[in-house]
Amino acid sequence: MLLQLELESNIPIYKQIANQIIVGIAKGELTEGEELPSVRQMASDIGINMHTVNKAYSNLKQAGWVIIHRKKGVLICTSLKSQVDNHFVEILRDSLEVSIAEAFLKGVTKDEFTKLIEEKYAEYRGGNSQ
Amino acid sequence: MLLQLELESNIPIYKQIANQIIVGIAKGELTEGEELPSVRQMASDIGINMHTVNKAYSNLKQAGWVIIHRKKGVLICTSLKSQVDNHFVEILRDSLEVSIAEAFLKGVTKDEFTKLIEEKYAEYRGGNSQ
Amino acid sequence: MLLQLELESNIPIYKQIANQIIVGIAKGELTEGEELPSVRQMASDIGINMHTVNKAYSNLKQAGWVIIHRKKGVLICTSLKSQVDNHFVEILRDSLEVSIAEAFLKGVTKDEFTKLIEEKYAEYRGGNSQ
Amino acid sequence: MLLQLELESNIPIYKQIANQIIVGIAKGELTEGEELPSVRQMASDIGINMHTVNKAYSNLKQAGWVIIHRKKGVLICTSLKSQVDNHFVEILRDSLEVSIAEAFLKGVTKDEFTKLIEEKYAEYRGGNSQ
DNA sequence: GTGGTCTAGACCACG
DNA sequence: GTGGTCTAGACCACA
Repeated sequence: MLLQLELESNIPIYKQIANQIIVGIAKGELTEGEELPSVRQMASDIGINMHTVNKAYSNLKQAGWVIIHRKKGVLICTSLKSQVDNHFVEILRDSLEVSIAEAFLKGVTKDEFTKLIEEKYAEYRGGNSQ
Repeated sequence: MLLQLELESNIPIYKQIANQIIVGIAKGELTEGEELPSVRQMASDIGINMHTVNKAYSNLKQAGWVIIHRKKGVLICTSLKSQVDNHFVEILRDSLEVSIAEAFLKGVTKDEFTKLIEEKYAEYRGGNSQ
Repeated sequence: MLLQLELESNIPIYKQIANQIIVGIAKGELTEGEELPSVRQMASDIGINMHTVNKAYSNLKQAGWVIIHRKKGVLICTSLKSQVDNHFVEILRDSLEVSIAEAFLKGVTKDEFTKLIEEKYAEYRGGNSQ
Repeated sequence: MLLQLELESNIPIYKQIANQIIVGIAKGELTEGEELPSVRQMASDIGINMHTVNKAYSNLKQAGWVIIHRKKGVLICTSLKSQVDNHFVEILRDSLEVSIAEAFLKGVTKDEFTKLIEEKYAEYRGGNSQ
C-alpha cells in the first residue's frame, strides 16, 4: 500500500491519505485487522507533518474504517459495513448530485456513467470477497 | 428557482450557490438565456454578502455556465457544452473514486448505485430536451 | 460598414465601437472625410444607449480619428498619421508585452507571430493606399 | 523580480501583477518551481491589500501559470504550456487587431512592427531555454 | 441600476 | 505561518 500524495491538489493532504486508505480497503489491498504504519512512521515516510497523518487517522476512526488500539496501533476495520441505512444513500445521492448534473450537461451519457461505476465495482469486488 | 443554502455546511456558500445553479440547469429549471438575479438582489434575497454571490457567478462564468451580458446581466448559457473530452471523464472518474469505494464498503450494491444514477439522469432528461 | 457588437464580451461596448471604426479606417472601408451616422442614428441602429455611442465618438475624437463638425456631423480624419513619434512605439511595445509573452510561453513561434502581423498589414494595405 | 505597479493606471492592479509575473516567466526571471511571496508578504511589500494579490494569484493559478503547493506556497509552473491550439492563435489575432490597425495608421511600418516582435522574442528566448 | 475593483478586518482549515 | 472564505463598505466604469 503506497500512498500517492499530490501536494498541489486542492484536496487537503489529510483527506488524500484517508481517501486512499478507504479505496485501499475497497480494493482489498488493506484487509481486516491489518496494521497501518504509526503516525510518526507514515509522516516521516511521506515527508509531511505528524499532525496531518494524525488528522487522517482520526477521521478514519471517526468514520469507523479503523480502530485505534493502544498496543497494536491503527488497525483496519471493515466489519461495520452492515449499517446500510437509507440515510447513507441519501447522503451519497446529495454528494453526487452536482457531479451527475455536470456530467449530464457535458454530454456524458448515462451508459458511459454507469459503465464507469461498474468498472470501479469490478475493481473492488475483484480484490474483496463481497 | 429557489436556493437552499446551508450556512453551517463545510461547503463554501459560493460553491453551494454555483452547484445549485448547475443542478438547476440540468433539471431544466434554468434554461438557455434565462436571467439570474443581480448579485445584489440575490445577496439580499438570501441574506448574505454581495461578494459571495459575485464569486459564485464569477466561477460559473469562468466555467462557461453563464455569461455576463452587458445589457441583460447574468444569463444562463447551456450551449457549447458538448465538448465531451476524455479529460473530463478522467476527472469525473477520480472525483467519484472515494464515493464509490465508500458506497461499496457500506454495502450499497452496484445495482442500487446505477439505479441512483439512472434516476438522476431521468430527472434531468425530463426537464431538458437533451 | 457594419458594426458587430458582442454584448457578452468583457470589452465595453463603446470601446468595441471605437475599435471597429479604427479597424475600418485601416481596412480602407472608412475613408478621409466620410461621415459616420449620428449618435442617435447609430444608437437606434444597433439598439444601444445613445450615451454609449457618444462615448465612443468622444474617444475617437480625443484620439484624433474623427473630427466632430457642427453641421456635417462626425467625419473620419486620417490625416494625423504623421505623428510617428517614438512615444507611440513605446506605448505599443508596452501594450503588446503581455500578449507576446503569453504567445511565446504557449508555444507560438516567432514566425507564426510575425506571419500574423504580416497578414493584417496586407489586409490593411490592400484597402488603403499607404 | 521587482514589481512595478501604476496604481493610477486604468489596468486593475491585480492584472498588472499577473501580467508582470507572466512576463517574468517569459523573460526567465521566474523559473519552474520558483516560489512567489505569500499574498500577505507581497501585499505588504507593495503596499496594497492582501485580497488584490490573492486575486492575481488565483487568476494565475486558474490559467495554469502557478500552482498552489500545500507545503511550499505559490510556485511558478511553466510546464504543460505547449498546447498550441489554433484557438489560442485566434484569440491572439483578435486581441491584436486594433493594436495593429492603430500602428498601421500611425505610420509604423510592418518591418518596425515585426522588429519589435523579434526583439521581445529574443529577450524571452535569451533567458529561457525554449 | 449593473458588474468590477479595491480596501479592511475577521475567522477558519491546513500543515 | 499559509491560503480560503466571508463580511462590510466604498468607488468606478458602464449602459
